[in-house]
Amino acid sequence: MADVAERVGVSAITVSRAFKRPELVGPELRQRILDTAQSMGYVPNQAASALASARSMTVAVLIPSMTNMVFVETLAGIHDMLLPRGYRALIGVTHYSPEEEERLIRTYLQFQPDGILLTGTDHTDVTRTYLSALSSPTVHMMELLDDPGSLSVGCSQEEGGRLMTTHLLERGYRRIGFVAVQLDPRTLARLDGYRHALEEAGLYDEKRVWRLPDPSSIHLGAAMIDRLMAENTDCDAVFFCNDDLAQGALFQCQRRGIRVPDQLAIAGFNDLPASAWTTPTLTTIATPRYAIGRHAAAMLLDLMDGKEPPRRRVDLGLTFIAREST
Amino acid sequence: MADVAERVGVSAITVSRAFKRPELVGPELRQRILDTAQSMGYVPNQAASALASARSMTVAVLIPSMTNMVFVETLAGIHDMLLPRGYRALIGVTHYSPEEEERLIRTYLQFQPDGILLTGTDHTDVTRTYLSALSSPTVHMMELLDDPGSLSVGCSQEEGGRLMTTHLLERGYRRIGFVAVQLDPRTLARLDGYRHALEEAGLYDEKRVWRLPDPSSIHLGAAMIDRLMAENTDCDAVFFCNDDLAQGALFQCQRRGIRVPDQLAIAGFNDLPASAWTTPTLTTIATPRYAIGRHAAAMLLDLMDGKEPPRRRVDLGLTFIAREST
DNA sequence: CCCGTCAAGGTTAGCGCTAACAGTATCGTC
DNA sequence: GACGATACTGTTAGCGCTAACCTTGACGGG
Repeated sequence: MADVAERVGVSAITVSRAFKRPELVGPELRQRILDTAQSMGYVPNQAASALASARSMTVAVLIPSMTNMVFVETLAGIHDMLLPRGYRALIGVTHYSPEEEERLIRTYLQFQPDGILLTGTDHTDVTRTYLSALSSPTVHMMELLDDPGSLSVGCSQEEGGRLMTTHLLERGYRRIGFVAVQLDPRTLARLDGYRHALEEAGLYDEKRVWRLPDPSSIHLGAAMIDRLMAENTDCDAVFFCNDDLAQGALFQCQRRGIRVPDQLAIAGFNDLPASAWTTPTLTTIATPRYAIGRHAAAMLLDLMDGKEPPRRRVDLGLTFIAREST
Repeated sequence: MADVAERVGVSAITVSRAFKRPELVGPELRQRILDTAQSMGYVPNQAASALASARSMTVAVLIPSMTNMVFVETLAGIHDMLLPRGYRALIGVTHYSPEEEERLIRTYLQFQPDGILLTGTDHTDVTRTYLSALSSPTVHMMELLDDPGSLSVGCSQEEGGRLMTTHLLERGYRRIGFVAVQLDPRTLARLDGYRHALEEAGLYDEKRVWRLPDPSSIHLGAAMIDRLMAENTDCDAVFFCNDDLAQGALFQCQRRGIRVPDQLAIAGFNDLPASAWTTPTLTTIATPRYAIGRHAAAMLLDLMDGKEPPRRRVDLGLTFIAREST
C-alpha cells in the first residue's frame, strides 16, 4: 500500500480510502490509485485490515452436513445474501454433533467473525457461554426459538410432521408408520408432530415407529422396506422423515412388486428434486431452505449494522405437496 | 494475550507459544496457560497471527457449483484433509464462469491464502497472471494438465466418454446419441471421447448430438426424452453427460412406456446414489471425486510445507459400472 | 472581508500477534 | 571445574492497515 501511495504521489491512507471508502476520494484520483494498484498487482491485506478496523467481514456458518442437499441450499441462500455486501462465509460442518460444533466455534472465534449462523437449537453449554460472551450477533436457522432473546429463522418441523400425518389420516390410512433416521432434533420434532396427530386420533402405536441413528440415504430407505416386510408389519402407510429415504422405499417397492399407494402408501419430507419424478411420484412437504438461508443472512446483516431486525423469529412456513404415493 | 500472560505471570510470547508451538513450553506451565485462557474466554486473534507470521492458514477453494453433488463431495475430501492440519478452506462458487472465477480470485487474494485449489483448467488470462505472480501454490482439480509446470489431480473426462461409448458399441448399439448440457470443459471432453470412439467405428453422426447450455437436472433429462421422441430420433442408445439427466430420462421412459434398454438404452456419468436404484438401474461411470479432493489437498499441503509432491499430475482413474439400462 | 462550512487529503498511533535473537538455568562430560 | 549442549523463557521490533484527529483550500453568505 505504501508503494502504491508513493507511485501515485499520495499518502497510504488515501490508497486505503480509495478501496474501502471510495466516496472520500476524488473520482479521478481514485481511478488513478486503482489503476496503479492493479498494474502493480497490489491487493489489500485482509488480515491487516481486520486487525486495524476490528471488522473481519466474515460470518461463521455452521451446518450439520454438506452431503445433505437441504443444508447446501441454505448455504446458497446465505452466500447470495452476504457476498454482495462484502461478507464472506466461513463454513463449518458439525456432522450433527453439538461437541463438534463446540470445537468448530472455538476454531472460528479466532477469526473474530462479525456474525454467526447456527443450525438448530441443540448446542452445548460451552457453546452457549462462548456465544453469549461474544459481541457478534448469532442467528439460529431451521428451527424456531420461542425465547425472545434469541434470533431464529426457520419453519416448524413439528407442524410438518403433523401436517403429513393429518393428510394420511384424511386419505383413510389408519395404521401409519414412521421411520426416523439420523435422530437429529428436526427429525425428532417431525416424529413428535406425527405422534401428536395420531394420539389425537387415538391411533398412535409405538410399534409402528422405527428409530435409526444412521444417516438418511436411498439405500437405507430400500432396506427399510425389506425390514418392514420381514417383520410382517401391518402398516398401510409409512411416513419417512426424509425424501431420499422415501425414494429408496419407492424404488424397492417397485422392485418387490408392492403396489404404492394401494398396498402401502409412502410419504417423505423436504421435496427433493427426484421426488416429482419417481413412479409413483412422492407426496412430501417442501421446506423453504433457500429462503431460510437468505432471511437468516439478512437478519444478521441488520444486526451487524447495529439495526434491530423487523422480527426476531421468522417462520417461513411449509408447503404440503400431495402426489401419487399416498 | 497480554492479560492472560500477566495473570499467569509470564510474557506474551510464552502464551503465544503455548497455543502455536506447544513443544516449546513446559508441560505444566502450558496447561496453566491454556486453563487461564479458557477461564478468561481468551481466543487467539487469527488476523493478528496471520499478519505477524505471514501465514493465513487458509486455502482458497473455487468450485463451479454447490448444488452439483460432485463438487460437494470433492469439497468434503478437501475439508477432511485440511482441517486436521489446521488449515481452513475459503470456498468460492464460480457458477461455471471463468470471469466469476477471476472476480473471486481477486477477492480471495486479500486473504493471502497459503494455497489455492481450482476446478478445471479453463481460466482467464488475468487469473493466470494473478496466480503466477503469487508465491502460494495452486493445484488444479478434476481435469489433468499436461504442462509439467502445473499441478493437477483428476481423471480423464475424455477417456470416460470413450469408455462408455465403447461399451455401448460392444453391446451392439449402432445409433448412439449424446446429450451434452452445461457445456463446461468437462462435459465437452466427454463429448470428445464419445465422438472419437464413434469416428473410429465409422458411426459418428452430428445429428445425434444435442448441446444445451442449461444446468443438468432430472427435469431436463425427462424433457430430453420428450424431445427425442418428438424429433423421431433413430437412436438406439443415448449417452447422457450426467447421471441426473440420465435418471430423468429413465423416469420419463418409464412414464411413457419406452422399454429400457430394449427400445432405447440409456447411460449416464458420475454414478450418483440414486443410479443404483432406478428401474432399470443405470449404467454409468464412477468418478473418484472425494479422492480427488483429498489428493489435491494433500498435494497442496506438501507444497505449503515446501516439499515437492511425489507427482505433479495424478490420474485417479474411472470406474465403469455396467447395470441394466444398457 | 470575515467567518463558517465542506470536501479532500494527511499525520499519528496502535490493532494483537510472532520472528529473530538473546538470555538463563540445568545437566552431563571430560 | 570448565565447557558445551539442552530446555525453557524473555525482549525488541514490526507485520499492513485504519480510526481519530488534523490541515488546507475553496466557496458562499452576510
